[in-house]
Amino acid sequence: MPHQYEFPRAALTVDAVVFGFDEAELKVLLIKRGLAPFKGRWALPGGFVRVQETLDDAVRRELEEETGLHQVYLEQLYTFGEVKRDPRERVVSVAYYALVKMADHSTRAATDASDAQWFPVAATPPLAFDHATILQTGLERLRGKLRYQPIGFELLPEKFTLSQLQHLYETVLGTAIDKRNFRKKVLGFDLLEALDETNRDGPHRPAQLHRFNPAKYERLKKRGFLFEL
Amino acid sequence: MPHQYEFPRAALTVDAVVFGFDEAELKVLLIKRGLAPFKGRWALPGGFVRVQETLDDAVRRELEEETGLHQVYLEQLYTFGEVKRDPRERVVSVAYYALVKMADHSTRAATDASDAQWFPVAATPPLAFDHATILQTGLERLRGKLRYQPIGFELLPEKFTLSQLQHLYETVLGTAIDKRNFRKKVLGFDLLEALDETNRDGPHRPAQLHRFNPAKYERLKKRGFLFEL
DNA sequence: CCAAAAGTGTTCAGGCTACACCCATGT
DNA sequence: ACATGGGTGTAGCCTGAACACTTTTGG
Repeated sequence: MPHQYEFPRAALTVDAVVFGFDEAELKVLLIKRGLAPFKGRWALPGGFVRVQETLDDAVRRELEEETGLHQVYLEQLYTFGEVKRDPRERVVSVAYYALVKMADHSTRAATDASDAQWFPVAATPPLAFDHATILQTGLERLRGKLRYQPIGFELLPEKFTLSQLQHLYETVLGTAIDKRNFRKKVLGFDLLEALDETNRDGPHRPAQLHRFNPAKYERLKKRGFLFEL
Repeated sequence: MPHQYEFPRAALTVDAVVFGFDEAELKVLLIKRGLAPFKGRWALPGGFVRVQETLDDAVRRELEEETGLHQVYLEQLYTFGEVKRDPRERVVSVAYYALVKMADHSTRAATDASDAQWFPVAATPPLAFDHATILQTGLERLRGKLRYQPIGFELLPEKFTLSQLQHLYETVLGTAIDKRNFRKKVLGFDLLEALDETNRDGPHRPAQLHRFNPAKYERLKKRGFLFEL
């Protein structure tokens, strides 16, 4: 039996800007829409919020359903409420952004010929609804946060080299960084554990692998420590 | 005639954390609820979003209706979507925070014996719903933003002294600041115009009045300038 | 042995911190 | 005259920026 309300209500959705990094470029995960409106267009993963689930639950469910991703870093981004953003009816969308370790997670996007696919952020196809705006907002937020919170690690494999980390920063922030200064500063935080492992991946000296220690960061944060790059 | 939907929908509200500063304390504007639930309790101003208005429009309308405030600095804060945050039914609330020049605006809270009233942020009464959480979130955001964006001026009168500005920073951030260093830095930004006026308000030397120049800030921001205190 | 990325210290300049006294006014 | 907040300069320290060569490996 249909539900009745005295006044018309906006519908509520969640959408996620899922970022990944593949050692060369920043990428975003998009879904090809199977239904109208914007049928056949690419869009951010997302969908309607059920009446008995929190917003966070809704994003996680949609991500799992549409992309196979789970246990990713998630943070609320902004809520988009323009009246005409959905041509059908009034739809308010709570946008999140997610950071994914592309190398570790084997997303559905990689495996089958599905309707989920990674695109370079710098070269996305036209997007449905106002998703280009949402993506842009997510990108700005990522750039802002990367500088003063240790979230870059969420885009790298569990074990990574300092060069990988530096390339990530250079790519996302769009600036060149001095190698020696970068290492000095990052290691100075004492948040990385140097492992007894190296990666051997080419005709050059192997690089020492490191791992981020989140527990240590939490402890330092409570003492008023500030991460900043 | 009532509206029908195939699935039950969450209701959508907006709430605003309205901050003011009265030269001594940081304050927040609260409304005494006239209706159940939480009848008689204090709550953040806010209300239901109409199906034909944007979220921003909804906050501004509610602020005007409930507190008489208009033309305040407004920014979206966070969207709260816990399932049980409203005991009646599922209600998702998009929270905003607002900064008000208490001295300039004569709010309804000041004038009549209304149900709107300013409280010190440090000593609020028990709040309805999850509004204590929202207030806390707003406070953290204000503290964060104050340091790297010139929004403190939104809490001061159009013309203010450097001491007023410093006291604002000290109060909100909860730290003592060296007078000479503060003035050097603030004036160094070249965003304040010294006026040919002083305020005379006690048995001591009158202070020079200043005015913030937003246009200048916009110009500098485009050139990659960073405000930071 | 050559190409390619990893790794490593020092110097300099500019910004931040700490700090103490005189000034203008009202009572 | 005194109490009260307004206003001002400098010196040491520390942090951030610039900068070049050696090391280790694969081919």
